[in-house]
Amino acid sequence: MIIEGELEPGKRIYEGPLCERLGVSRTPLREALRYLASEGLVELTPQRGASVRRFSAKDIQDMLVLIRTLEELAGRLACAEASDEEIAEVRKLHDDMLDYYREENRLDYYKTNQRIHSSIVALSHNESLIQVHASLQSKLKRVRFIGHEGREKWAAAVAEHESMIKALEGRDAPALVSALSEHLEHAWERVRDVVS
Amino acid sequence: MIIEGELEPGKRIYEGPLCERLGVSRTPLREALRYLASEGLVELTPQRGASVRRFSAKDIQDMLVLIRTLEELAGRLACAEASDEEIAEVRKLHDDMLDYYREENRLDYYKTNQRIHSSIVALSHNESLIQVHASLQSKLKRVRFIGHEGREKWAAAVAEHESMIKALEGRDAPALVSALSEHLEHAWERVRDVVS
DNA sequence: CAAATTCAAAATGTATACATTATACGTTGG
DNA sequence: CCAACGTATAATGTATACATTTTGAATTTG
Repeated sequence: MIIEGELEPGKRIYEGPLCERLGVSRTPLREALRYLASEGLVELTPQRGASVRRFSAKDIQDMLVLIRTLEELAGRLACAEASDEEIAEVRKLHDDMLDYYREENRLDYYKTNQRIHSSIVALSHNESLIQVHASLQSKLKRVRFIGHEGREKWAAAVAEHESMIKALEGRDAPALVSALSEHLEHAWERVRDVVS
Repeated sequence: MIIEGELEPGKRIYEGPLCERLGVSRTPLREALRYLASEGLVELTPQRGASVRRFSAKDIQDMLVLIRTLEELAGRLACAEASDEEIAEVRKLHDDMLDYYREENRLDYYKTNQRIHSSIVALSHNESLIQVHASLQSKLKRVRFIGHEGREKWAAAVAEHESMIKALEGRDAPALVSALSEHLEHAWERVRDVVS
């Protein structure tokens, strides 16, 4: 509900009404809110309960800087650690994504895009890295959900993905790192206008 | 209790006894367990409750690889973003740490050491980075708590810290990055024997 | 005697009830 | 008329009670 914008940033989350809507009691809802709080999606204030975390433009830029560094690390590790089968699976995701691109199916394109990034990180075989990346990506989902790009920027993003996959298949770590880095640099440019 | 080893890794955490020991009811305890689970200190299994997360040697190495990358990023950002006052405070912490080193006060040395690393990360002014780093460091606390180093390795660690501070004061990002990197490389060597 | 089964004790998952604290509105005094 | 106070309402924080599931051991059976 937070990611899809049903709960607005900054707004308070009243337990009573939400319980009624979800059909559960307050106990499991509160446990879930605690979880989301540690993930950074909601903010807890003592004696005041939960509210949807509001991200400033700087917050988002900081997250993108961090996720960029994380994916660079993941790229290096992936080139060293990943099996050929795993890389082939990423390639398959990439090909699926290309289909969605040609069909101009933005939603599935977007979802597959996310999965590709997650998959590359998974190839690092570094569990901590995978989890931290997933947590950050979930926070950014809400933003990227909004940030739709124009046709030419979209084409550029696809091209960047193409070089990422090529570099991965060739296990060319420096090339993969720079492709990922460039891609996430552009990601910031794409969302910058939306959030500021 | 987890960090200090009172609760052993792999062991199950029974809510009833722990409630009695802490003097709270199950509700707030369960909320706390959810929180710790998302931090990665506790593992939750459906219909089976919580158990202390067990870290393998690879888990720890992965965390150190990640924290190393995070601190490298933090170092670069710190050189660019930190104010002179902030840097002076880190220097002060460093001097305190040197005192503890000379007194061979390992506990305070260790605590100050952690604070220095956290402080350098804080100088990045990147809130996400700060949080992720803190979360990782709390997981590693338990390990480092055990990993006591010999006298010569200790001296080496202090020397590494000295170059870190010097590089930071000179805002020499490459030097700071390599100092941090080297320091955390050695950190792995120090704990490697303990965990395997 | 071993394996399966059943049943009781205890653990987790959920709901509800109670206590405490914040909030908002109406009242009163200056 | 405005400000400050007090009270009522409603929110969060905590404890307890209930339901379901797991677990372990004793018992039964092949």
